[in-house]
Amino acid sequence: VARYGKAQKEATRQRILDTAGRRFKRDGIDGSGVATLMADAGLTNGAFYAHFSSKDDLVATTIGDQLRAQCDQFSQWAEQPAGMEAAIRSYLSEEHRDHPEDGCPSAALLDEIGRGSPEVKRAYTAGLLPVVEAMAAQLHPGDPQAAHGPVLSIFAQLLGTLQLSRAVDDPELSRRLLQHGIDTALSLWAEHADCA
Amino acid sequence: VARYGKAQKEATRQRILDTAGRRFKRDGIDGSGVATLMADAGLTNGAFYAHFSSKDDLVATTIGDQLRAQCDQFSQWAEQPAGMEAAIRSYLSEEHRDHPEDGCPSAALLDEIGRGSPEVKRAYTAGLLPVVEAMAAQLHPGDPQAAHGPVLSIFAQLLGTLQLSRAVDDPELSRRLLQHGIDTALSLWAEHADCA
DNA sequence: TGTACATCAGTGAACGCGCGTTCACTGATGTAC
DNA sequence: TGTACATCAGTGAACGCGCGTTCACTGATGTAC
Repeated sequence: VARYGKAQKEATRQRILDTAGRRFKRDGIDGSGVATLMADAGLTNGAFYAHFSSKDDLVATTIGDQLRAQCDQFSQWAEQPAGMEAAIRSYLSEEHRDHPEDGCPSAALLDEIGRGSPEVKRAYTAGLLPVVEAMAAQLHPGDPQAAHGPVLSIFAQLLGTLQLSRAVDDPELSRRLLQHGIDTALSLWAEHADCA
Repeated sequence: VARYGKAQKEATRQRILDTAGRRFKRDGIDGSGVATLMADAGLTNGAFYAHFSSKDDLVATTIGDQLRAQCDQFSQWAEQPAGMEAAIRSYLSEEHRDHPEDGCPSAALLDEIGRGSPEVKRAYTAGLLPVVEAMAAQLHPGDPQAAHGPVLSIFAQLLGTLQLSRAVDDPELSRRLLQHGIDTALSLWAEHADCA
C-alpha cells in the first residue's frame, strides 16, 4: 500500500540522479562521495539508502540515466537537416570540452566504467546500444544494422579526441585536436553514409 | 655530498614508478592509495616522501614515465616493415584489452588525467608529443609536422575503441569493436600515408 | 468533516576503515683520518 | 687497514579527515473510520 505520493519520491530520486550525473562527470566516480553528493542534492547522507541500495547501484543507475538523456539529445539533433554535422561540431566544441559536467558521460567516465563492477558495465552496454542505433539509423537508414561498426568507430574517435583535448595542457594543441577531430569525423561519416 | 650510492636510490625510485604505473592503470589513480602502492613495491608508506613530494608529484612523474616507455615501445614496432599495421593490431588486441596494467596509459587513465592538476596535464602533454612525433615520422617521413593532425585523430580513435571494448559487458560486441576499430584505423592510416 | 493511526522519506550521529601526510627513529652506508 | 662519524633511505606509528554504510529517530503524509 503506497502511503506517500509516489511522485515526490520519484522526483527526489531523479534529483539525486541528476546531481550524481553532474558530479561524476566533473569529479569522477571515485572522486565523488555519497555525503557531499547528497548535500548537493539538498539532502543528508542517510536518505541515500531510501533510494539506492549502494553507491555501486547509484553508479550503474546514473550511467543508464545519462546515456538515456544523451540518446534523447542526439535524436533532437537528428531531426534537423545536416543534423549529424551539427552534432559532431557541437561534440568537439570548446564549450563541450570545458563543461564535462553538462556533457557526454562516455567521454568523462569511460575508463572508470571499464574498471567498474559487472552491474556498471551492464548498465553502460544497455545504455550505449540505443545511442548507437540512433546514429546508425542516420548513417544507413536502409540497413542500420550494417552501420553499427562504422558508428562505433566514429564514436570512439569523437570521444577519444574530446578526452585528449581535455587532458592536454597546451590551448593551441587542444584547439587543433578538436579541429582535426571534426575533419576526420566528418570524412569518416561521409565515407560510410548511404547517400544513394 | 652524496653519501648513499645514488644508483640504489634511483633503482628504488624506478621500482616505485613501475609499481605505480601498473596500479594506476589497473585500479585508477583515485583508486590507488599510497600505502598499498608502497607495500606492492616492497616498502613502507613513510619511505614514499623520500622520493616524491606528494601523491600528485608521483602521478605526474608516473605519467611522464609511462609515456616515455610507450614511445620507446612504439619506436621498436616502427623499425620493422609494416610496423604500423602490426602496432595497430596489437593495440586493438584482446590481449591489450584484458591487461590494462601492461598497456597504454592514455587508454587507461585519460579521463582521470583530464580532471587532474595542471602538473599532471603538463606531464601528459610533454610525454604525448614524442609519441605523436614518432608516429608522424612513420606516416609522413617527408613532412612529419603536417602529419600531427591525422596522427592525433588516429590515436584518439584507437584509444576510444580500446576504452569502449573494456567498458562493454557483451564479449561479442567487444570483439566487433576491436575488429572494426582495426579496419578503420588501417584505412585512416592508408588514406594519409605518404606512399610517394 | 475531524481525529487517530500507520507509513516511510528524510535526519544526523556514529561505525570501522583507508586516505595522504608527518615525524621521531633506526641502521646500513660512504667518508675522513 | 681500522675506527669514529655524518648521512639519509627506509621504518612504522600516528595525525585529522572523508569514505560507504547503519541505525534509532522524527515528523509530514495519506488512509481509515
